[in-house]
Order: sequence, then structure tokens, then C-alpha cells
Amino acid sequence: MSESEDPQAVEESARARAKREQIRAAAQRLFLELGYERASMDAIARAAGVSKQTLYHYYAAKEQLFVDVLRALTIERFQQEAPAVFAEQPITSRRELEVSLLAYATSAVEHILSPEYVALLRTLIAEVPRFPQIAGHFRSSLIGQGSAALNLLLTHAWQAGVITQPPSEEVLLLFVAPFLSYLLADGLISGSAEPQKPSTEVIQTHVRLFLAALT
Amino acid sequence: MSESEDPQAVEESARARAKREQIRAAAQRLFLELGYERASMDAIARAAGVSKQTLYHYYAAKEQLFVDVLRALTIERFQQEAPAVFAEQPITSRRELEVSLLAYATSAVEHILSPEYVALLRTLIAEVPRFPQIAGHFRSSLIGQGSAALNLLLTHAWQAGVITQPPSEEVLLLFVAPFLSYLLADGLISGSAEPQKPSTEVIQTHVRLFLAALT
DNA sequence: TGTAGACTAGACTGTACAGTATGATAATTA
DNA sequence: TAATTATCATACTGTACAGTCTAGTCTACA
Repeated sequence: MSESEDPQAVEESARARAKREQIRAAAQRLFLELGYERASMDAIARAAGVSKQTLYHYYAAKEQLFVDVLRALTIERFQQEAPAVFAEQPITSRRELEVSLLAYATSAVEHILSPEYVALLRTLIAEVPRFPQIAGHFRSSLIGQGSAALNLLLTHAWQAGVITQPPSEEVLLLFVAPFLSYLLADGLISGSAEPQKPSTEVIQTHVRLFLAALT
Repeated sequence: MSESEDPQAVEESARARAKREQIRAAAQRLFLELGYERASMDAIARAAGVSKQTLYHYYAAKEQLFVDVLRALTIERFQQEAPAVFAEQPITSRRELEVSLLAYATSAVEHILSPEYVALLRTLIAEVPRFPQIAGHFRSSLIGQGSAALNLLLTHAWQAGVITQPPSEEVLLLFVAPFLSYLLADGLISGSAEPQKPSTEVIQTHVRLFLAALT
């Protein structure tokens, strides 16, 4: 009972962990592809190569499986995003700042406009009213954690005197927002599985516009 | 048959139009509240105060009803957004531009972070992979049509010499994007029905940051 | 080697739902 | 008023699905 309410609370044998992972992987694929309602437990069991009985042994209800899948996914995303794209290289000129921002933006675009990320966000948005618990992790990730590296970068630039103010919430958002808008317009609101990404030139234009706003 | 494939193609009696509207209104409420799958045709018929038979007389299938609801909703949104928030008042100073931008942003935030708009966008995002047809209208609305008034405003400012470049796609996006990000973060990814709106001060900060980017 | 627990296959239950059918009643029109 | 058409209430069909049950097989380990 307790293991199905919070899978990680009780430690399991390696075998059990593997089975659970196997189930979660299949469930993830189907939930992200079809959405919560249309992904049936029969289909998930089949896709996982597992009997229905076993499925229900690890997850007492579909809702628990769904929540666990999303929880695992957002945590995973956290950790693969956190490894700061650029190390602590000092920023000593406007030109260097521009180069770093461009690198940051390019990698961010690659990440947030990937089909997997779009699919994750889509099912999250669709189901969040019925599963308010899953909103927590994600909100901090999307804008908070996601722009932590950017914050660091701009703070360095400020400390080096390249820009005159420390970065505020609004400044961070000013940089990130255009790319989130592409995510919304070309990823989430669009039938195609592979979202169209902004060209390098467009990204560069955004970087320059942003820099123009910083004194 | 033809009337159910494209309701507007065949003209109907006033009575029929009213019934259809009655059905659509109820369907809209339920689809936006529950999503496509969870809104049942029985429930829709009940909510519309109409027998199931009548429902199927006007819409031969659930999918058609859904598409028609979204089509009607986006068209409606178009037309209520189009009435330019501000008329053709000339912009002759930086200060005037700031005031107009603030008015624009405030009204945009009010519109785009309303519970109805968020609900519409949520179901649209959820179902667009299965109904690619509905993406068309909306994409042009969200960024294209939605920022037409902004484009006009900035063009005036440019013609008056208040800013030195005509507004580009990217400049328009730079202004709108932070507010779209609030829509994403505080509206779509959040369980609460009433999204939290940015304060006047925050909006003002964004307007000033944007202006700083314009030479 | 024997036993406990994991696992499988597949049948079963109850429910919800899309869409159809029926037969009667109300509204419209000729 | 007669005939036609819209609408209603409700029952029905077939299907899909969440979750349970049974009976047997495999695996690990004492």
C-alpha cells in the first residue's frame, strides 16, 4: 500500500526497481503520445511487456502511475538542465557576453523545442487541473531553475562591470520569454510533432535586442 | 448531411440557428471545463436542455461539435480583440509612447490571463494533435493578429521619429513575450482556475525595459 | 530440492460512453 | 384542419476500459 502511494519511500530490490522502471518507461511513452485518457492500462501493460496483474502490483491505480511518470520526468529534466551549459568563465566584455548569451539561447531552444519536451508540457497542461500536485515541481523548473544559469551569467557580467545593474526577475524573463513564446506558438499550438525552431539569425536578433535593453 | 459537415454552409431558419447556438454554448462550457474526452454527449445534451436525438441532428458526431465550438470561439476572440484598444492618436514623445504601451499591456494581460482564455488555450493545446485543423486560426491570432494593434502603435511612433527603426517581428515579440510567459507559467501550468496576474508595477517594469531596447 | 513470492495469460465485472432506434408529443406550415 | 417536420424521452447496442480474480508458471533462495 505505502509503496504504491510513494514508490520511492520503500526501498526495493534491484529486480523490483527494474520492473517498475520498465513499466514507467512504457507508460511515459503512451501518456506523452496519447494523453492520460486515451492511454489505456491494457495498452501500457502490453507495451511494457508485463501482465496487467504486475502492473497493478506496482501501481495501484492509473492516476498514481500518471503522477509518478510526470514526477520522474520533471526531476530528470531538472538534472539534465542543471549542469550549467557554461562553466565559470569570466565575462569581461560586451562581446563576450553576447557570445555566451547566444550559446545559452541556442541550447535552450534546442531543449525546450524538442518533441519530447513539447509533448511533456502538452500533457502537463492538459491534466494539471485534475492533478494539481504536479504543477509544483514544474513551475519552478520552467522559469526558476531554467534560468538559474542565465542568472549566474548575468551576475558575472555585472560584477565585471559589463552591465550596470544586477539582473532582476524581469530582466531574466525578458531574455527567456521570446523563446518560451516560440514554444507556445510553434510547439504547443501546432499539430506537427516536430516543432519549427527559430533560425540562428532570429536567435541572434533576440540576443542583440536584449543587450540593447541593458545599460 | 452537408449541414453537419459545415454548419454555416447551408442557411438555416432562425429557429434552427438558435437551437444550434444553444447546443454550442452548452458544449463550449463542458468542453472547456472538462476537456474533450470527459465531456460526454449525454452531459452536453442535458446541459443544453435538448434531447440526444436533436443534438445528433445538428452535429453528426462529437468531433464535429468540438471543432465547431473551437472555431466559433477563436473567431469570436478575434473580433473582440480587433477593436483597436486605442484609436489613431498620434505619438509624439517617448512619454506618450510609454503611456500607450502601458495601456496596451494592461489590457492584453487582462484578456490573455482571464480564466476563459486560459481554459480555451488549455483544451486547444491538449487536443490539437488530434485536430490539426484548429491550429490554423489560432496561431495567426495569438501572435499575428494579437499584436497588430501594437504594430500600428509602434509604426506611428517611428513615423513621428520617436523611435528610429520600424518595428520588426522580433521587436513586437520582445514586447509581447513576457506576458505570454506569464500566461504559460501562471495560467496554463497551474491548477488554480483563476490565474495570478502580474502587478501593475511589474507590467511597468516590462514596458520600461522594452523601451530601453529601442533606440 | 522444496517453498514463497513474483509473474503471466486471460477471463470476468461493472460502468461509461458514442451513436442508433422507437414511438409519442409539440410546433410549423400548407 | 391536415400534413409535415422538429423535438422529446428513453431504451438499446456495441465497445472500451479500469480494476479484479483465478489458476498456473517461473525464479530465487533456504
